[in-house]
Amino acid sequence: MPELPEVETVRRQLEAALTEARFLAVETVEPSMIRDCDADEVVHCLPGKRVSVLERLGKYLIFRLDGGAYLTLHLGMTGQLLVDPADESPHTRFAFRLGTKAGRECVLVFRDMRKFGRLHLTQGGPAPRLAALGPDAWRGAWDADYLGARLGGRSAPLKAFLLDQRQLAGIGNIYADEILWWTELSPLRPAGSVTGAEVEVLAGEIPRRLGEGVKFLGCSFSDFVDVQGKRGEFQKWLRAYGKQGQRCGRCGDTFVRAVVAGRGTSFCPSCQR
DNA sequence: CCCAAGTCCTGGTTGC
DNA sequence: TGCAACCAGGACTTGG
Repeated sequence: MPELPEVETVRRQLEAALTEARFLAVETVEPSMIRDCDADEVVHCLPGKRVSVLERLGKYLIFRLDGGAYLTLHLGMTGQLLVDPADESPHTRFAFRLGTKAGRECVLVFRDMRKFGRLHLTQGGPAPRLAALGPDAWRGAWDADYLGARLGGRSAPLKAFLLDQRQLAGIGNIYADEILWWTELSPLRPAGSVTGAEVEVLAGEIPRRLGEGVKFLGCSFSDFVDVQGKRGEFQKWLRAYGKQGQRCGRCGDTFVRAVVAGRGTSFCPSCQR
């Protein structure tokens, strides 16, 4: 699942490959995955536009284009962005031909088995729904005071809070389980029950775990690959996600599985309180 | 048939 | 009572 570190890995690679590249042609579109405009606009408005900046907010990739246009992409659950893929795929949803700064042509392919991914083409700013997102969980301007204020008074489970993109943007199911293990907090704790000292720990561990994910080029637990089709390394460093039935690396007790916020959740019932 | 899961949407509940 | 905030759960999607 592409979460913040996976999207950042892709962003960095695309930034190197596509900054100042120009869209030449749209070769494939999947209309059902388009929002804020229709397929005709993507086909007709994108060619000729040059990529000026590649940004990221949470799990969203933002291509800032010439003339105030923005291309916003979300990889959903199984989305992949590949540059000049060697193989064919039945799950290619979008394909764009670009001319790079170096004068070469390349193809940017958006594959997505599940079609949970989204493409938005807008004018004057990125996709409107980004306005509802909280600050970037890794690099955003937020601190323990912000976190404590947002946690306060909530009865929903702490894990549901971490997954709520309106609070902090970028945490998904894998990193939520990892952050909770490292903080020794139970995913089931009511968000509002987290104490001041625990908020401080959480505020440190959130960017730390996401930063580890970025350092190891993302987590390829299942589908994630980078723009060259290579897997990340972070899955080797997982301590909690997917570990139900296995022993906790800290206390030796057995991880249990629960469903929290509709998501499979693995945690140590002894040391996560 | 169930499971995986990110986001949107809906409908019900809570609390001021 | 009214209203907004909050919260749970379903829909979407397709391959294992």
